[in-house]
Amino acid sequence: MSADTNIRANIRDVAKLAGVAVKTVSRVLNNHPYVSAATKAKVDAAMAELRFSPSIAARILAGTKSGQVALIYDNHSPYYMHQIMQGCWDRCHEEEMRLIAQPVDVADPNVGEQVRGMVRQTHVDGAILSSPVTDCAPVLAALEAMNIPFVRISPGTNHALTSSVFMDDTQAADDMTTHLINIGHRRIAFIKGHPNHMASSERQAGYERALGRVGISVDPGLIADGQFDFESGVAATEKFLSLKVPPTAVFASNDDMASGVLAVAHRRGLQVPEQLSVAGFDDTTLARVVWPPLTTIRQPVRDLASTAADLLFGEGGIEHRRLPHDLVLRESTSPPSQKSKK
Amino acid sequence: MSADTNIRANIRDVAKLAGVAVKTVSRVLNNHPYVSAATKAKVDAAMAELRFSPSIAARILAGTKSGQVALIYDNHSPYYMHQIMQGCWDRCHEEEMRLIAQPVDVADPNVGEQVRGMVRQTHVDGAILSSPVTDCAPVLAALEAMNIPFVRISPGTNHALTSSVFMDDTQAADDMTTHLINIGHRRIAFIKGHPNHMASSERQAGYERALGRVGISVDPGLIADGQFDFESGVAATEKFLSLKVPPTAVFASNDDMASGVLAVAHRRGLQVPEQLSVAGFDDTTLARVVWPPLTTIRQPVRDLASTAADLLFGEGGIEHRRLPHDLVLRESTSPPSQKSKK
DNA sequence: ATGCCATAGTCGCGCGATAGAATAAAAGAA
DNA sequence: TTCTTTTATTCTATCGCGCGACTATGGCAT
Repeated sequence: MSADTNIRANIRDVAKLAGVAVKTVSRVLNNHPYVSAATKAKVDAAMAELRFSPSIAARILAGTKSGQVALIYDNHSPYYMHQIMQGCWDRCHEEEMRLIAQPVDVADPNVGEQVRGMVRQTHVDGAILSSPVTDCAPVLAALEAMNIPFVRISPGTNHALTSSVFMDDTQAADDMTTHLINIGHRRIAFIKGHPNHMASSERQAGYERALGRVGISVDPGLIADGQFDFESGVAATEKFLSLKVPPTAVFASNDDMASGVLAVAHRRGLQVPEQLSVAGFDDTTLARVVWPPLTTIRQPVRDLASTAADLLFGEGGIEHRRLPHDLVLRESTSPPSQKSKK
Repeated sequence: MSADTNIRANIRDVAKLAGVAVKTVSRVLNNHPYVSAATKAKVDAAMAELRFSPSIAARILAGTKSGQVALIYDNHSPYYMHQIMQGCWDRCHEEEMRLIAQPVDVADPNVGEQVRGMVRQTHVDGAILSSPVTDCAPVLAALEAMNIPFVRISPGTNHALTSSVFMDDTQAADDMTTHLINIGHRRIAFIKGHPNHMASSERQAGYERALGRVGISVDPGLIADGQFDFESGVAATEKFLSLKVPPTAVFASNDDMASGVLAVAHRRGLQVPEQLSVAGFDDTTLARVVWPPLTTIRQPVRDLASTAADLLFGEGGIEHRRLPHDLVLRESTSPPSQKSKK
């Protein structure tokens, strides 16, 4: 790989062609006051003719901002991340900011240093953190030490001095569980999310709260660990269906795991939802492409992301914004059949 | 958003702390010869102590290369892109190159200018193009005009003066079709891919070639348009199943569309694979999470991507590397039932 | 002694922009 | 007319680093 240095117009070329001073071009570029419309038009025309794009590198070095923001994530659900990225892109594009997507490993003891290095190298002037990076202490410490503003998407904790965007995971899980109870289920199993994600425990809390409200005691045998992936959904379901009295409904903490539940049900010849109701969480594309389509919680992922970018760009101070969720009823849930009811 | 300029160590601080000349630190940073191990160790220690990371911006401006490469894509299959990105990241990380993911819209008449601007701004010294950007003339022209080396992943055409990585789509589709024929199918429907992707026509060619070899004439009624998404799979299947003599198997050009086929089959109460065999293409995660798991063509997506990065970094000249595919047999295909056979 | 060469230092330009200071002309307000 | 505001210019320093050119050691083989 060998990049050629070639004819690239710089700000001086633009100034010469437009017949103005370099400083004036700089003013146009940075929307400074005291530039007449006529002059701005001349400069814009010259920039267009020369196909000029200011070098980010030079701006960073000379100025104080880079026009770049980082999206730091460690999430292995492609559908989810796809929506997060799109939301961020949309807003960044509007603001003419460049988005640098930065995957990390929150379990790596060096995450902090890696993020620090990334920021030092790229000079990003802000960051958006997606769960579970939102609760990764080394990363938070690094960003704070460098005084980089950042916004967190679906953080688990609130104590940081930064803005955040989130939904009420506890309430959403409560809603779903309540729905299952309302249509007649009593033995409702729950598959936990990845322990790194704080949302996991909130969803579990919502599940337990809903059960408690109607006096159903929480049965530890109906709760299984999960990692937010298909395989853990499969494993949990195998466990549930081997019980002497299996559940009539399984509520998985995300759609990927719910798909795993469906797979096991199909393999065992269980009719969904007649013999087993299945509920997911997130409403990613996946929820609509599996069979039957999943009853799930619609999480406004893309909005969460674009709102996060919004808060980052906004001048406002610290803000914590909650976005609404929806209970989406599809075909994977129904009242339990009489036979399986007690 | 207001980024603080704060105490960031620069190369001079490192030099002072290590007790060497700035030039020496620069030599260490750039792996220049004539630096003794002892000196390098001192410098490394100083860099670690100051948590120094060289500013990419300054390097770009001063030097001739940026250490950044762009991944330009316009693909709406999250699973596919997820793998592409991972493959690119892996290799870039090894080479200590920064990857800039750049989504574009190949249908936008301004793509060329957008890509040009991106390159001008970021000074990337190479690019990786993912289909269908690989065959987007304005983008290719822009990169060539700027003399930016690039590698194409799964391009449809060969005439460029650049390296590429791909698999034999025609042969793979032929393999799948032949498999379906071998297990007894005669009426095999085909769902085309997105017209922007050149692979779409190759897969169709493979399908037709396999049919032709055994003397089955191509029935236009058994071929439907598709866009590589779930919905177009649904639409195509509705059409096929409304025929007087419906097909016994449907071969979709990718897994997303195959999932759409499954959904329609389930809704109509058709047993898969007993009453309808379904085949996909790509072997994304999706193929394993739907029910029944899809028989599909395993495309080494991640390898394609990392190989592309390899070729970009490599000194070698133009190279066209073909990676092998596999026919993956799962549970969505079987011989046609006697009833539905002629 | 002589020369070679690996190692390290000194000096200074330049990459492409930002930004402050000083200046000044034109337009509008008092 | 005079004063102020708007608009634009020239000049220069600066950001962090790479790199070419040159010099200066000191160890080792000849």
